[in-house]
Amino acid sequence: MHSPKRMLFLDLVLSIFRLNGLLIAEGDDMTEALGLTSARWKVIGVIALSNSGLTVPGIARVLGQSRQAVQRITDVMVTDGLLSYQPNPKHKRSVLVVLTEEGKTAYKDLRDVQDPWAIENTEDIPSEELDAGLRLVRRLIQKFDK
Amino acid sequence: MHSPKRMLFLDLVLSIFRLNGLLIAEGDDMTEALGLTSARWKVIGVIALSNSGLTVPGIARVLGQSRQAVQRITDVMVTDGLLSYQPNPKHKRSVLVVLTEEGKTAYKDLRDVQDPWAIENTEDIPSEELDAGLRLVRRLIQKFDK
DNA sequence: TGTCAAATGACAACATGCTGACGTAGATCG
DNA sequence: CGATCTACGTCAGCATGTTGTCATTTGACA
Repeated sequence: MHSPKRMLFLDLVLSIFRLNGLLIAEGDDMTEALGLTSARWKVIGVIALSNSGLTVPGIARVLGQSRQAVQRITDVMVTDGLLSYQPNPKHKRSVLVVLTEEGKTAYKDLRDVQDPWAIENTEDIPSEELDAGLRLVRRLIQKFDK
Repeated sequence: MHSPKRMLFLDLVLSIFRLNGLLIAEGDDMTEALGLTSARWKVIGVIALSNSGLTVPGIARVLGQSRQAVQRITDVMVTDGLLSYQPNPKHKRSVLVVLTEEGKTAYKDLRDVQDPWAIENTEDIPSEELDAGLRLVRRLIQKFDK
């Protein structure tokens, strides 16, 4: 029997897949002119929100990704001059990832395109709905994030 | 200035990314014993819901993916015996993708694990919340799917 | 303090998505 | 009917994620 709730949930899951793909495409388009991609501004965003820098596995934990995936991105971004590795007083091998001046500029530019985008795409959606949606998503995240 | 709504929306976007990753991991774990992956049961599900078979670009349109990505998956699944290509009366080159007997069995097995999973993960969430969440996600999809 | 499990970096293999390019089949319209 | 535009299959290259393995460093605990 197809319980309505089951169908509802599977529908939601497939829609999340779909929205995820669209958001990545949006993010890539939006930041193309800045030389960023969605994978990169995720990393920049996480670092910018931390005060004293994060290690690569630390970024991975925040993003819920493997440390290897993050390592690859940060390596390229260091080569590109957006990030730099700094000695970590608390760990001999695991260095801290920090934004360079160029990286900070990129973060500022990112915000300059991201903010209007966010505002534009939510102007016809009440805050309460967004909030309820976020709460549901977080609830599901918690359920699956063991 | 960080408007609350803007922060809310960006938070929602990042949470969607996170949930997407977790759902793929869940889907892969759940169907591992069936020899499926999330990419494969997406395709199987779409074909199973169509009556007379779909073309590769048709599947891609339903899933919102590139036809090349779907083609690669279906090619492997034909090799594995889950799908087969059938002549398309309406098109000389673009064949129809249909489930083999093995593919139909896989779909049944898929449902057998997916249904309890869906029920288990929504038992403490009211249908109204799921429905509201789905409507929000769909609204965003429509916004970005030009 | 010595030992051992967990965390980390590094490298490799693989899955899944994208775009671009090319040639051909289909559909549309003068 | 013929020209042209679109859709499709195919191949290639690339980005981003995963897992697995191995050696080394950390850190915790007997």
